[in-house]
Amino acid sequence: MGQHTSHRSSAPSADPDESGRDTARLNHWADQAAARILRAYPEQKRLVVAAGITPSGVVHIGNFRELMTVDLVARALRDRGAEVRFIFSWDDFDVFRKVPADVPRQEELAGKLRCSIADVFDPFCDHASYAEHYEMRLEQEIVPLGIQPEFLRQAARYRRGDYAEGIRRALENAERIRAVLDRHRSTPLPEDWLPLAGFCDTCGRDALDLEWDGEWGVRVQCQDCGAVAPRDLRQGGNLKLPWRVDWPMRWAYEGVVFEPGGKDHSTAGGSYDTGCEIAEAVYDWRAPEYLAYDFVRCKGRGGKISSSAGDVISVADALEVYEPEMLRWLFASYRPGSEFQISFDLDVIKLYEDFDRAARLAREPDSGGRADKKRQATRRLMELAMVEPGRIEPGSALAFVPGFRGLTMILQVYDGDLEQARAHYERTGQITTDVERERFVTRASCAWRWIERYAPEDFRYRIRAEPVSRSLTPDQHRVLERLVAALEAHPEIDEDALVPHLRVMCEGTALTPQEFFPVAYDLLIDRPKGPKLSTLIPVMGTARALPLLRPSLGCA
RNA sequence: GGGCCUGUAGCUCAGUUGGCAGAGCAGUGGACUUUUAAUCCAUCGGUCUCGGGUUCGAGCCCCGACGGGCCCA
Repeated sequence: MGQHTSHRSSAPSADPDESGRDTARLNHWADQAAARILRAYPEQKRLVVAAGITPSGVVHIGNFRELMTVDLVARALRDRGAEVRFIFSWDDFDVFRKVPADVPRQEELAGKLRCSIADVFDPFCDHASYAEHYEMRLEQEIVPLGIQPEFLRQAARYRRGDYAEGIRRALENAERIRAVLDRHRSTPLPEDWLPLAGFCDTCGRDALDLEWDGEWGVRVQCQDCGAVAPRDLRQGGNLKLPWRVDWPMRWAYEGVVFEPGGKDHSTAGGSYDTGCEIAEAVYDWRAPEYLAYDFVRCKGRGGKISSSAGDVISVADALEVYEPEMLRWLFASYRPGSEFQISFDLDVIKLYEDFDRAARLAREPDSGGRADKKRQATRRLMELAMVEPGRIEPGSALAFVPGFRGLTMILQVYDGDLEQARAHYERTGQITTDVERERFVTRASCAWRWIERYAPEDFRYRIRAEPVSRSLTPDQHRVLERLVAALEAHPEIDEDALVPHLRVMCEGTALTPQEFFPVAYDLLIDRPKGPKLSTLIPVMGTARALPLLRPSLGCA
């Protein structure tokens, strides 16, 4: 359940969508996909939606779009009252084709090429296999995002014999499948082609000669090591279907009604296309509703220009800078079919500002005017962005969270100390509740990491370690003198008390405060601009500020 | 060679079944008179890539061209 008072259970309680009254607010692309699915399967009680990824390396933010797309559609289906099972397939019975550039033990790994990634050792030594390493990593990374699929490991399922029927059915229909595939190939498959693949029981590699006895038996001979083994499909083991047959077989096995796919699968004659035909011709199953999604690109992570493989952005990388809700919001904002960039540069600030504005807009009551459409769209988008499924009530209060830009300034005043920074906002009376305290920590962590790793140089500042002495104009000297005097008279001065001093300190001179501030910033932080002096000085303390301000008075 | 996606304000993008082209940022102007890189308000900005077609009516549908991204081969 949501912690925010404004969040409620997502069940559309009194008014299920048959009446059509409540569905008007379901205006997001995920809602449209959900409506399409419900139209296609009006009789189905429980809807199975599926995602799948091959863990052949770090699951990057582009792969993550698969997962996020299904999560959003699953939520949209539930919001229409559907019962949904969200399965996530780890396609870890795939071949280890390439050693990524950024993993240790390169040579040893190269020796395991052509084996199943479920059988390759974990070069990081903390999991049972290469595949599992990356699987566990992602499974943990998505916890903060509220994505909770049922994870299925395909290697284990094949080996257990779960798909024996499915494999046999494919073998019995080998001719038909070959015809489907050949229609989309330029070089036809050989006449004795079998829809069967696997790995050698002895050496683990995938180059096999296979003979099927027409029932459950398969004779396996390894082209590499020569090992020969008789197999019974019912007992599972190292046999599987090739991808283009595997996919539709599993649609039928699980009863999948929706699954998205990346561009590579979505092209005409691609695996979704042939999968549709095979599902119907062989497995008597209507192919699931589909949504193609485009790539996610990355912006603003320069400097780390290593080899292509070492430069991937993981979900965890994104979560270092983006709050979970913001990451959901980003992926929900863009239509799946369009490519977008995930940014780590100055765009981050703008995105946080956009997000905060959207959060406010979503809670505004409708006015009956033209802006309602925008408000309703924003409201629905923000609902889908929430980590806990919930509903946003117009007019409900929004928990305070500091703006990202200002926060980066405050955090630097406190050298990244979150506790002290939070105490600052508590003193000003902006943070009052536990929810706000929690939100603060989430955002402040992101802001501080952004400052440390990604912020451009002129965004950062540091309080001078050594004082400098500047020659000042007579007016500048007088103003500085007054400022120093005020600070000396009130060593424990706070923000509210300092403001009046700053306002009057220029009286009787030709300077305005705006003209004087650069002098103070120069002395304190070696920059022409900075966070409000009224904040900066009390926070750094007069004991630290005065030694930096005084020397310039001495040499006037 | 075949195919998929995409093209809307300077930038990032919305735009539901065809029905008066929209937001945010940036820009400009203003207010707050606490003050920077804080907050708020107003305003400017368009041949919807181009050419045809269907329609009372096209950003949206159809055909073609061009630009960009990608896949299969």
